Amino acid sequence: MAKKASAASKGQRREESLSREQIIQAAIALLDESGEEGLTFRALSERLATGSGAIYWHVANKSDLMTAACDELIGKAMREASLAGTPQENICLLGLLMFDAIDAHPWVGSALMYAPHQSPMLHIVERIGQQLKAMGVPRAKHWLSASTLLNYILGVGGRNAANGQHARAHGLNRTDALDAIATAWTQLDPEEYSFVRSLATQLRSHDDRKDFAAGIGLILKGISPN
Amino acid sequence: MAKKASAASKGQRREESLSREQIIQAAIALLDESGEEGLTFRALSERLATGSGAIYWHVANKSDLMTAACDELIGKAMREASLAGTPQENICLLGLLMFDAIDAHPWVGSALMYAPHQSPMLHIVERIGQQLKAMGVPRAKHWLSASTLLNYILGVGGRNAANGQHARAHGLNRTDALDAIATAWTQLDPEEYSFVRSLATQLRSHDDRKDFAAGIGLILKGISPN
DNA sequence: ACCTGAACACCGTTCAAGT
DNA sequence: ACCTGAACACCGTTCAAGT
Repeated sequence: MAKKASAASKGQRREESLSREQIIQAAIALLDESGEEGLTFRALSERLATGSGAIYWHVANKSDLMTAACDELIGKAMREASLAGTPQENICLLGLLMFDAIDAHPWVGSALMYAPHQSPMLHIVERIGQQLKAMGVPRAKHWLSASTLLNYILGVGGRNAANGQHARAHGLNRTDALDAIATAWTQLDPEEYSFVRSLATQLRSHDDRKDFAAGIGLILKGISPN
Repeated sequence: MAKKASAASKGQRREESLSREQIIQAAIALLDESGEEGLTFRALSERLATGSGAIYWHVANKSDLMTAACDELIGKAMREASLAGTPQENICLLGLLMFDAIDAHPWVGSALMYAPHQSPMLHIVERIGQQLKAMGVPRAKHWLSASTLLNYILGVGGRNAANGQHARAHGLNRTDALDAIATAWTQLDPEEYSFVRSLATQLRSHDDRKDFAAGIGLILKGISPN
């Protein structure tokens, strides 16, 4: 009682011991609130009311922590995916689950990028691979098909992460950010950049999520034997 | 003369003034030698025999410098590409030029990733776009086709960068690194990860460059109308 | 077993002061 | 106009010392 009161009066120290799970949840919250650069061991230890060194008892280092936070979201999404449609539809759905996770948590995009063979990525490969088998893709094309899809998803994710970070750093919303880029494109040399210039209007009006799904569709069409 | 002698005797100060170009070249050298984390303003200013603050007169900040270094290599490769084949072949060649640049300078992969709308990327989009037009891709599909290819290239590049960084950090060569991953895959739960496990042997023997080209081919096949 | 928190070895960036 | 280099406000990580 006396102990509790003194802890409460300080308002700082925790009662129960830390757990890896708590640390991961706090890291996710911090990343969501303030992006990749918001996750520091100092901010994290303050939020967890503990010393900065204590975190290292449960987590190897920052990259381990980022990967674990990423896997928490991706692994959950992949496990919970209900695959009721055709294999093609299912792959598209798995991709969109990834897209939505990255869209809601932009830092996931770069965490994925920098942990290309870790557990979050394995969850994705496995689920997609099962659907490729269901599609009847021959064994010899498993590797190519899976890695093409993966590389594409990784690319979109990384770009989303970069866009999110850029927008946050400059305090821009999506429309303003796109507007700035489109304007810059319009001012390019017409001789040298005619194609890029012609994309400016589509840049302003495009829908990232629809484009992502359409890109998956394009790749699936290329994978199919006909 | 007296000035020159004293500078030479110190062996440190430069004679002519710094230029942005010199800084970029030194940055590239540093990045090639010791990776992304090798590029610091302290190391750079030492190499250039100047003060760390001097660099900021020619370069806005670290990210500006990385983008400029990236553009130096990518822009050059894109400008010099001789496009003598069919549009499909040319797109594949452009992609391979990118792949080779990133393979020789892994940091380019992440520089590209974190500057998705900067000048290096514009060079690529423009060249690829011209070939898409030559393929007869209708205007309405320009955006989708270009961004799918770009996202794929970006994904491969980012993964290459991550692999390179991982290998350097752990002092592994390619074979050892792949071996470690393949072994880890083999030890996964057969129930939960049957597909990933089945890829382990292909992981050991695959050829990144060939796979990359094949992936481009897959996407091109999806883009073609037939 | 688990936690503390000062200390270490760094960063990128700024800026008064110099030439 | 261009450069200096100390100073600022941070990092991730370690580790002796505590409980």
